[in-house]
Amino acid sequence: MSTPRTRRKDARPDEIRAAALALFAERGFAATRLDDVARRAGIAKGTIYLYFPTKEDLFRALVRQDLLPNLAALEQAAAAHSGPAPARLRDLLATMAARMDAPTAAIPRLILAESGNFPALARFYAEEVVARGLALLTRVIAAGVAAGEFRPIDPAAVAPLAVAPLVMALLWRGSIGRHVPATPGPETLLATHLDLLLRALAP
Amino acid sequence: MSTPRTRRKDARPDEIRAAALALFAERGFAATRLDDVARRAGIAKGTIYLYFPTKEDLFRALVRQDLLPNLAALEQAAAAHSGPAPARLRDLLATMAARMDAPTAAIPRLILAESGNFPALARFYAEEVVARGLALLTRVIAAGVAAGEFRPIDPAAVAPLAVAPLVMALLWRGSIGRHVPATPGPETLLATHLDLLLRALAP
Amino acid sequence: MSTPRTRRKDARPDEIRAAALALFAERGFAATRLDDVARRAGIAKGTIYLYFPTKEDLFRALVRQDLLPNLAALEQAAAAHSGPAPARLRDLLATMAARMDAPTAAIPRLILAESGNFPALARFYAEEVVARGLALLTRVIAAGVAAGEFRPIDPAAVAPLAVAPLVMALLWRGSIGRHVPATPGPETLLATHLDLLLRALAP
Amino acid sequence: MSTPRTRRKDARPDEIRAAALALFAERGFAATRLDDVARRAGIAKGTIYLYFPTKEDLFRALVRQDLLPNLAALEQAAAAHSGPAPARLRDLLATMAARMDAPTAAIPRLILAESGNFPALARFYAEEVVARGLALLTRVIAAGVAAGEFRPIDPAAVAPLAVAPLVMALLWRGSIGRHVPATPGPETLLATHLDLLLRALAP
DNA sequence: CATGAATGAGACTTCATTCAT
DNA sequence: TATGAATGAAGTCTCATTCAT
Repeated sequence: MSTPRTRRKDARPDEIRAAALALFAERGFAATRLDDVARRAGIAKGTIYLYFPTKEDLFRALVRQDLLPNLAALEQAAAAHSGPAPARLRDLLATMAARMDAPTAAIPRLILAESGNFPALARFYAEEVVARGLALLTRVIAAGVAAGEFRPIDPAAVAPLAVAPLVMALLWRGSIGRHVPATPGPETLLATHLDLLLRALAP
Repeated sequence: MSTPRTRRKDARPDEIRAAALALFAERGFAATRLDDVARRAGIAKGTIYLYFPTKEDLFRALVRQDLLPNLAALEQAAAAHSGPAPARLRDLLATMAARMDAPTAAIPRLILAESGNFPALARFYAEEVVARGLALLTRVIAAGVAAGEFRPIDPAAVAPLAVAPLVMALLWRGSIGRHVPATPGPETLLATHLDLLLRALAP
Repeated sequence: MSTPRTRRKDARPDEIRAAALALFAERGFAATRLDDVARRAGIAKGTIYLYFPTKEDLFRALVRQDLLPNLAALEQAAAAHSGPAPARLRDLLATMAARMDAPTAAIPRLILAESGNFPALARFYAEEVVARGLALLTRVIAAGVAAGEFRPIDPAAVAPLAVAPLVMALLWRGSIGRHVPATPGPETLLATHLDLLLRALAP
Repeated sequence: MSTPRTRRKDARPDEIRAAALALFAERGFAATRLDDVARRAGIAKGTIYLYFPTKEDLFRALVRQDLLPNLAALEQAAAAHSGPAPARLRDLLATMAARMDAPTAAIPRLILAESGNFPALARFYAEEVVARGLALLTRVIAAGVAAGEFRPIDPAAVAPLAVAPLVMALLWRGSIGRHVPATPGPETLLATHLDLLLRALAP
């Protein structure tokens, strides 16, 4: 009654996933009631079961469907870039940082929290998201090393260090950071990080 | 009737907290049943309630009592050190990394997961643990800057970057890392991190 | 799956209250399990919570909703009556006595028993039921005094004395009386009571 | 530790019964925890079990031991009296009314409340207390009838009517009356009651 | 005798899931 | 498809009762 009547049936699952994600992000998986998900999605509770057989399946669908597009976009952006490696690295991290307030930013934290109860999901995330993301970074760094723009160093060892501050900021903002006043903000963090990182990698 | 009634009266709360921490770490707060906590602690379910009025209180007690000693130890170790700043920084991070497998290492992840449901705990952690930890690092870096061992740079901006990889490794090992085979291990990570960081800070 | 899901949706709360009243009357509030209430109402335990947030709320709803209609009926009957005061008094008490076996007759006893735990309910009963009931009687007696049918006497002082035997019989029948064989029965009691009362009030 | 050290061991059960009675009177049987009884009696919880095998047994002991002395005293007082029947009746009811604030005054209400769960106690009370009390009154009234001081009437039918207002006041004071402001007080009630009753019985 | 820590059955309450409409 | 009333398994918490000291 509240949502527009021009609701395409196909949008239902998306709306449900979006509602679930918002609530999972706020309270966690277990503390979120399907009743609340339904209310937020503007539908009846039973309707959820027309699209997702189980609360756990809803969570799984959410992770699998809402996460990969993000990464794919990132990969395409990186592939399209053909400048010098330092600039590419800078752009890549900046793009990541820019996504920090998207709803999907809550997913990594949810996986951290629930990996004990969803091992398959943990593996999926490790292989399909983390590994691919690191590979992406690794390629850029390796290219820089090959081009002599970075000093000789193991690119695979550097990649996780390059994202670590972003990951930390991401997790913080969605959790503890919501309950403490200030917090510097990720731009400052990113600027300092790039300053240090590029200097550390300089030949 | 089968197990002895009185064992180590004073140790009870500690045993309960330890059992709860282990299970919370594995499954999360909500998915852990007090029945299981009791069984793991070798006591009856009702006994928990002699020491903790509520499951939530047990969680709170756990966080507050098991976390600060760690940090205090770190602070003392840092205070006792009086070498050159780079060495002190190296030691500090190494000490942190060495604690990564302690049971209490799961607490930060639990707080990330439950901060939405325990805002006071989130604030406590931010102020009593994170702020103090960052202050510790900031002091060491500032000392290095003052002594000309590090180039002029805002120490407070560098501190979070210095711990980020350790935090990330900590979270990873307790969650996703438990479900994927290899993962390099924190020694390599730390070595590369220190290599980069100290080079980035060199005058 | 065995019993029909939807029966008489609107009747549900009434059925639940009726079942609860019967069991509370038999065993008291605390000794009655919601499981039993559900079984007696022919529903599942959880269904109760669709209509009453708490066991205590069920009790409160029961008292408040099932008691006032009784009194209202009494007040209307009294208002409709326009004969001489002695006859009106006789009718009023007879009508009260006739309700002694209704399920709601257990409510006063429950309130006596639980007033310590439900002070608000005690006040509600005192003000909305007892005070109104006594006012009703007082009006009838006062009318008799004014008409010279009764001797001059404080009507408000007589009213409680006029109901006391009925109240006593009511409480007795629902409690101790269920466990001892004979007991005269309220008709005899009422007859003697009216004989004494009307003689005592005669001018 | 708080009670005087000159505590005779024999007083223990009495103290326990007194503590239990006070709490049962306030909250009812079920809502009273033995922990609280112990605390009020100034002893440890386990100690109760040295004297009473069960919470129910404590309740039973309480009723049986604390009630009969009251009645016995009443019977002796009545037997000692040898004046005219109206005066004896007046004294008898006045004596009853005077006991209305004794701790044991709560017992009848408890029996009303719990008779469903303690049928044997209900029978005990009916036979040993109510029946004897009514017999006492009946004898006095019968004597009055025989002496021509009262008009010819069935004494057994009058007896319950003679106590009803006292019983009602007793129950009220211990329950609802605790939660509403004024309430006239039993002296007025008794005065009016005796006025009516003696006039109704006059030859 | 007395204690009070410990027990564990049992009650209330929640909520994922089902199903008649 | 969609609904939402109904279900019942499962979890938290209470408290009468026990027993080693």
